[in-house]
Amino acid sequence: MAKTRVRFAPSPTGFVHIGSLRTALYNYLYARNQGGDFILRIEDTDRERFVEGAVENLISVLEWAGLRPDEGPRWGGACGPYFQSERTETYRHYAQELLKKGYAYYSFDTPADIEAMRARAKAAGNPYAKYNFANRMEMRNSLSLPPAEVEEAIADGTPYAIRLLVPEGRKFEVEDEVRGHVVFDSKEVDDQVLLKSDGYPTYHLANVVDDHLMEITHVIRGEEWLSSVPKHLLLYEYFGWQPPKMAHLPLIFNPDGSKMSKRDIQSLEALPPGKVDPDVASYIRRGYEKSAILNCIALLGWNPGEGDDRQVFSLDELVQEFSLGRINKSAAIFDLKKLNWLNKEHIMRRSPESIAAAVRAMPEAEALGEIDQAYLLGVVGLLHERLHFIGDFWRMAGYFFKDPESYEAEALQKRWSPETAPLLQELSREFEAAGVFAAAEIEQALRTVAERHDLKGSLLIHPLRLAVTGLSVGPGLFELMELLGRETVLRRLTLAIKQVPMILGIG
RNA sequence: GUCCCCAUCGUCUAGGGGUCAGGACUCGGGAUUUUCGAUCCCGUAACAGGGGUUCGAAUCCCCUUGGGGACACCA
Repeated sequence: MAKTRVRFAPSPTGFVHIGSLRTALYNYLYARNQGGDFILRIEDTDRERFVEGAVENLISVLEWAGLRPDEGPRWGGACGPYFQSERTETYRHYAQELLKKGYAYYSFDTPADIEAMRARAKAAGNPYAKYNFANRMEMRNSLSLPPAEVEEAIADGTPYAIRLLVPEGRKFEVEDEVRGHVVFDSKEVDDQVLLKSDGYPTYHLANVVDDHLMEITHVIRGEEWLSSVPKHLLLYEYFGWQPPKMAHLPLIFNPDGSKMSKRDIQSLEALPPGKVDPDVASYIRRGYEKSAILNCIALLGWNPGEGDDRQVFSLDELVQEFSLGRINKSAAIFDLKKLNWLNKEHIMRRSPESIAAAVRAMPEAEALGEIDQAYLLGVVGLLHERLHFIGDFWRMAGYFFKDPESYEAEALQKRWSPETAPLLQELSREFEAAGVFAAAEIEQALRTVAERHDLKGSLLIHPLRLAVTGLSVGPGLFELMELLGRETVLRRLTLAIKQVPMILGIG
């Protein structure tokens, strides 16, 4: 059996759409699962839509995601070039072959001619006229014109396109891997332009020719392509080629059911109601874990099946479990809440070392100078489970590296009374006297002082947290103090005992 | 308009003739805790509608409705 070969074939129109990333992911997963090849091919045959830097952007997103192609523009391969714009000779050759076999014909119609034809049809009550067997003999093409006139036009350099000759009364049947049996009637497909008058091929020709030449075995792409399957099937038939297997993926929509559009979004933080950002780069910038994004979109239209309730998957696990047969037919809505939850789950599964490394790479770390690795790992240990984004780390970790410069005003009002300072003073002496400055001993010291004054522990704990961290919330207080160390804690207590009453204007 | 695709909790989904229709996210409640978070319990919530087929339909068939896609010398 032939080696499985799949391709991701985007057109570089600027940004990478979430749906596009999922198509790439499914192709990648299938290739890896089957031990096959994953090919990247750039479909840049529309020079009017060329966007500067789009290819670079695309490749960088793929690399970021870890979906590394086996063949492609950056990676080379036996079937290159992988830019369709560099393969125009090939397409011309195959268009000629079709012409020779009588499966395609020259079309000299100008855009105005076609517009006029459609306008006539519209007036006659057909709003979406096709260029096909019903009217092709009324148009200007090599079927309707006398041979001499055709030759003359070509010799003159009259612009022409090459169109596919679609027969009347044919049925086209596909066995789609996700949709099952689908039938089309040839009266629904028009004499598609294969080669444009600028010499570039249309998607349909280039796609079929390349998929064949690149020995693609499975075409996995969005549902928007389902209705052009008959054209492709006809082309394979005309060329005498074996068509690949097809899998048309369900679409992904906004929460309000609309199409995901870049136009709706200004920033990820200010999403219009019911909308979601389609640009993968936005999520990367926001600091989402790549594994969480991949996990999230993988689940949009696929699941591991009965008896497997797992929601959290690494890329490797997805590769392990993936199959075309478990792809859903119905469109899915992108759910940011679930992405957020998955993001946290993926952070939880990261090792403290990898988080420490990520956190060291951030600019805030640089400002702190030398950071002791064991100490950093200690901080990560305390903060790990409360991180929603790795990027939140330094906002939460400040007091582990610097004495508080201020205290949360509201919490101070609530937790600090005139009796607090003397109590903390007493606590401070207790800490000084303690043998080991570890969580259990710290708590023991605190409970001792509380009992001595017949107070609830919380009456000491809250102001103590404020004094030591400046904040009202955070990890377990005793653990945090142990990590900070006795010296730092005593210093901060002294500082707070002096400053807080001044701030509050008491004592 | 024509053709094609789709239809289970708000969302992602399992289940494909006999299930109390299961899980996850969200939301609500509780437990725990020095706080936040995490965790653990508990709860709310669905087979779009109508016809068939069948002893029996969420499941198979048909229709309706709703949603989506395609109908370019764009991909």
